[in-house]
Amino acid sequence: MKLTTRGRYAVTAMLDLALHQRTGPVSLAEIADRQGISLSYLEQIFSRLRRRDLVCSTRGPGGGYRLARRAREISVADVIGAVDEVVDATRCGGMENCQGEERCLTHDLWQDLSHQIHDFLTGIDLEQLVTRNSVREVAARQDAVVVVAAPALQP
Amino acid sequence: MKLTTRGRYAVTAMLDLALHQRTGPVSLAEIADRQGISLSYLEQIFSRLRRRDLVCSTRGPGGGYRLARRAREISVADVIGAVDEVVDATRCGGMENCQGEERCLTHDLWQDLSHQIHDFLTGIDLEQLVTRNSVREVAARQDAVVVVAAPALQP
DNA sequence: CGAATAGTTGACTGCTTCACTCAGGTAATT
DNA sequence: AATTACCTGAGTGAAGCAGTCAACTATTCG
Repeated sequence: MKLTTRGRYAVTAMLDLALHQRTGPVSLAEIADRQGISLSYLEQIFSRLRRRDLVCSTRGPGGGYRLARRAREISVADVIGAVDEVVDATRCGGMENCQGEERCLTHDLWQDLSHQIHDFLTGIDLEQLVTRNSVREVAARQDAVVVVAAPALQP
Repeated sequence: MKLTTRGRYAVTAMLDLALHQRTGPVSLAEIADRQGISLSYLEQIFSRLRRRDLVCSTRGPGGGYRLARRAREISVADVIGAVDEVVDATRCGGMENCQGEERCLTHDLWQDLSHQIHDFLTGIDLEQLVTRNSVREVAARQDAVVVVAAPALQP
């Protein structure tokens, strides 16, 4: 089915970006901290997001990532598609060679399911997610933790 | 995401059963032949289908499997659930411990997706599949091959 | 300038799980 | 008794995921 931790991480990270980019570029280290994702793994993921022009980056101190388009114009399907290959439920990947050279008995069923999933994920963009209550709550909790942790750097 | 070849095979085999059980129990060897699935693998799959009371069996010569309920009363979700564990898109499997002990930022999104998929698969039963044109066509092709192959046994 | 920050890339690895096989059963029919 | 067919568990190769490591390059700031 191809919906992996990598895909979920990517969406989570993009959402974090959408939530925090107002104050300038967001570094991967911040995202890694807030979302509990390995920094190295995030780098790998953002490399793919960048290739698909979903994010753009600035290097050096104070640098980081930014969404390449408005949150409204990035769907969840875009993000997952960038890091996980196509979300597809058929075995043949849309080809019709599931049984020998022909379609298998259930080819159409899996194709319908694929469309169902794709439509659902295409219909949700980052902006919609940002305004969700469930997201706002979790985001507030995460930001609170950061505020508490920051002063600890200067004992 | 948990939608594997095993799940697809299971649905295909159950559909084959629904299509052919009118003339008595269907042996796994027949299904294996018609659908191009390994016999040993089918045995493993049907062991699970049996535990969930989706099929019943008769042993000995002329034996085989039969649907335990009417085709109308078996959904695709039932079949996949029997062999592939739950179809679930969240990482935590419905628990809310995706980030430490708390929900992660995108928990609700994956839960919604899970429901979407589950509803779709629950809404389709074997009877509906049997009457689909795309299924009838493939089934006709497969049965034709068997008819041609049979006389070859007596040269 | 040079030191620190932060992105960029590629190679590498442990581990899980899937897909499938094999061997050795038991039960029912002819 | 021989055959058919279900039944079960152990075992295995390959693939791919999740994540690490190391060695870059580019940019900013003091």
